[in-house]
Formats: sequence, structure tokens, C-alpha cells
Amino acid sequence: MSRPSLRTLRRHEITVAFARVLARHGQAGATIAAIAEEAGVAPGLVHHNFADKQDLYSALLEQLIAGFRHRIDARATTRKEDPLEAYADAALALDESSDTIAARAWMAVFAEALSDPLLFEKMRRLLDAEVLSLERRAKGRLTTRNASAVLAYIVGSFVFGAFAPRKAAGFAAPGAKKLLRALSTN
Amino acid sequence: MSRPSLRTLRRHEITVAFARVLARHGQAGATIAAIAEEAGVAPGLVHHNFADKQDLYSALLEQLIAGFRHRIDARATTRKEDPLEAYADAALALDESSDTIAARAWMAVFAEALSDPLLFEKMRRLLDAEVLSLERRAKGRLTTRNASAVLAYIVGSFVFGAFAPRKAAGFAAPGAKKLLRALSTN
DNA sequence: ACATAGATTGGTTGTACACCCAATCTATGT
DNA sequence: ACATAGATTGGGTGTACAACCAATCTATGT
Repeated sequence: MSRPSLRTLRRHEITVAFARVLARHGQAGATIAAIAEEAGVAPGLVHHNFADKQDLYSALLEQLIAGFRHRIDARATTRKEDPLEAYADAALALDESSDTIAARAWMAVFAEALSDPLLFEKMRRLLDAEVLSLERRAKGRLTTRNASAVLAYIVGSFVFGAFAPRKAAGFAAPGAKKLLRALSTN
Repeated sequence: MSRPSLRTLRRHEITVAFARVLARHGQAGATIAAIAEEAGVAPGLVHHNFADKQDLYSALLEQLIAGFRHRIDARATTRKEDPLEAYADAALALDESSDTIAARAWMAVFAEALSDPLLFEKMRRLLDAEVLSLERRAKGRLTTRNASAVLAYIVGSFVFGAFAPRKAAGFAAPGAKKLLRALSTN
């Protein structure tokens, strides 16, 4: 009896709407009402699917990192180039249209993490995990510090992309490749 | 007759308090009341010195960039090393105590700029100006794109520093030097 | 066809904030 | 000493929001 769960689907839809509203109107403009409207849904439904705003931010962070990793994995499997260069290309494939939203959403999540200890910890763990993942991909050619530096460059390019998408698209990926070459041993 | 104006001094004090509150409690926690308390001043005084919150954010951005440039200039005049390496060292001298506040304040201003068009434009101009300043310092050894990449790395290190101060302090400056070496011609 | 559990709605409530302002205070020039 | 302009106070006001909830709807199993 009863219906199957739409929870997962709805959560995803609402999180996407959340990212769009954040990107356009920032933290202050991202009211539950605005998010609901963007998702084409009643305000109460947001609370039915998310405990509170913390929950929304947490889900958004998961979705952002999932999107990032998906881009990386999709690229790595289809090409036969150097895995580090492929990583750089995929991570920084900043087409100015769609991923400006992601870049701005990242900014908002970074800022929100300043006031939400749980989100802050989650962010730390994600950064650590991403550094580790990059180290593994490098197979010994990158130290932890150098992998961190590469990730810092990527994050910085996202910030740049949030403010000057066109420019960031121009320098991000080539710069990352050069940085990787400079930092990786042998 | 009448008293001399304390406006400039008060604005500076309140802006410093603003940065501290933002760093500790984020955008949501940075209420006028909280800022006033941190500055040891009555709430009304904040409005006496700042038109509104936009004004506060704008002043904070100016103060952050001024601090950044001051670090750079102080360093460049005292040492006789390569100007680009000096730039990297000074920009990324992230001692984990004091400048974590600045790093987090930067995050908050980035996020706020998403919802405040004036602040957004100001940020764009500041990024452009900083890229130009770096190009000049490089005396032809850096293209605009490569200077942008270096600045992106610096910004990314700030973000990293906001979340993992100790780690960022370890890799930021050395990484920047290697990036500069890889990007600068001759 | 009917019963049921979950989905969805939109109005209500309490709270917390930015901004305002009237009153008071204090340092300076005359 | 007095007058003046700015500094400073703290509470008042309206607004806007998150969170809640009672009512209604709808898909699915039986």
C-alpha cells in the first residue's frame, strides 16, 4: 500500500532550485519561499522534505561535490591522456553558462560554513578527501602539500569564475596543467 | 568651534569588529547589535557612521584589499629578492592566528557580492586591478592570463586557509613560487 | 471500489532583524 | 563660562522570515 517515496527526487529538485536562487540572489535572497517558487512547488513542501536550512545547505554541498566528481570520472574514463591533465581539464571545464551557477553556489556554501559548524566540518572532510583522491590519481608524483596546492588553485579558479566567468574560462585549465607539471615529480 | 570628526576612526574600528564577527559567526550572525557589541559601542552608533549594511560590506572590502596591498608593499621595499617571489611570499604569509580572520572575511564578502550588484562590480574591479598590478610587477614576464592564474591560486589559498589554516600555511607560499616560475617567461 | 499513507497546499505564528529617531552627552572654539 | 556641532545612547517600529500545522489531495495496494 501507499505510494513509493518521491523524497529523493524532490530533494534533488529542490536542491537544484536552491543553487540557482543562491547564485542569482545570494544567501539573503534564498528564502524558503523563493526556493519553492524556483522549484515550482509550495513553500510547505520544502519543509516537508528538508528539516531546515542546514539540511538544504548540507544537501547542496553534497550535490556540488557529486557534480565535480562526476565531471572528473566521466572524463577520466573516456580519454587516454595523462590522468592528472585529464583531472585539470575536467575540474576546470568552466563553460561560462551553466557552471557559473555552480561556482556561485560554492561561494555561498563556503560562506554559510563559517556559521554552521557541521557544514564546516563537512567541508573540511571533503577538501581532505579531494586532496587524497588527487594524490592517488597522481600515483606518487604529488606530495600531499602539492596536491593541496593544486586543489587551492582549482577552488580559486571557481571564485574567479563566479566574478569573471569569461576570463576564468580562458586561463583556468591551462594554468592548472602548468601548475601540475611544475609540482609533480619525474 | 565644535569637535573634530571621529568618523574615519570609528568607521575603521567598526569595520574591524565587523570582520571579526563575520569570521566567527558568518553573515547571519553579523547583526548590527553583534557588531556594535564587538566594537564596544551602542547599536545606534553603527548607523551613525554607516548608511546601511551595504556600506559596511563596501568598507570591509576596501579594508581587506588595503591590508593585502600593505603586506605586499611592506615586503617589496625591505628585501632585495625577485619581486614576483616577494609578492608570493607577502600575499600568502598566512600565519594561522590573525589572518584566518581575514580569510574568512574574504569568504563572507565574496558571498555577499552575489546579492549586491555594487559590491559585485567593486570586486570585479579590484580583481582586475590586482591582476594589472601583478603584471606590472612582472615587467613583461607574465601575460594577463598567467597573472590571473596566479591571483586565482592566491584566492584559492585564502579559501583553503579559511577552512584549514595550518595546512594552507604549509603549502601556499612555496606553491605560489613554483607556479610563478612555471608561468613567467624567461 | 475502497482504504490508507504519504504528498502537497497555503495560511498562521512567533521571532529577530534593520533602520529610525528623540534625547542626552561631551569636546572644542570663543 | 557659554554656545555649538557632532557623538552617542537605547528603545521603538515595521517588515520579513523560518518553522509549523491543519486540511486536502492522490497514488497505490488490496
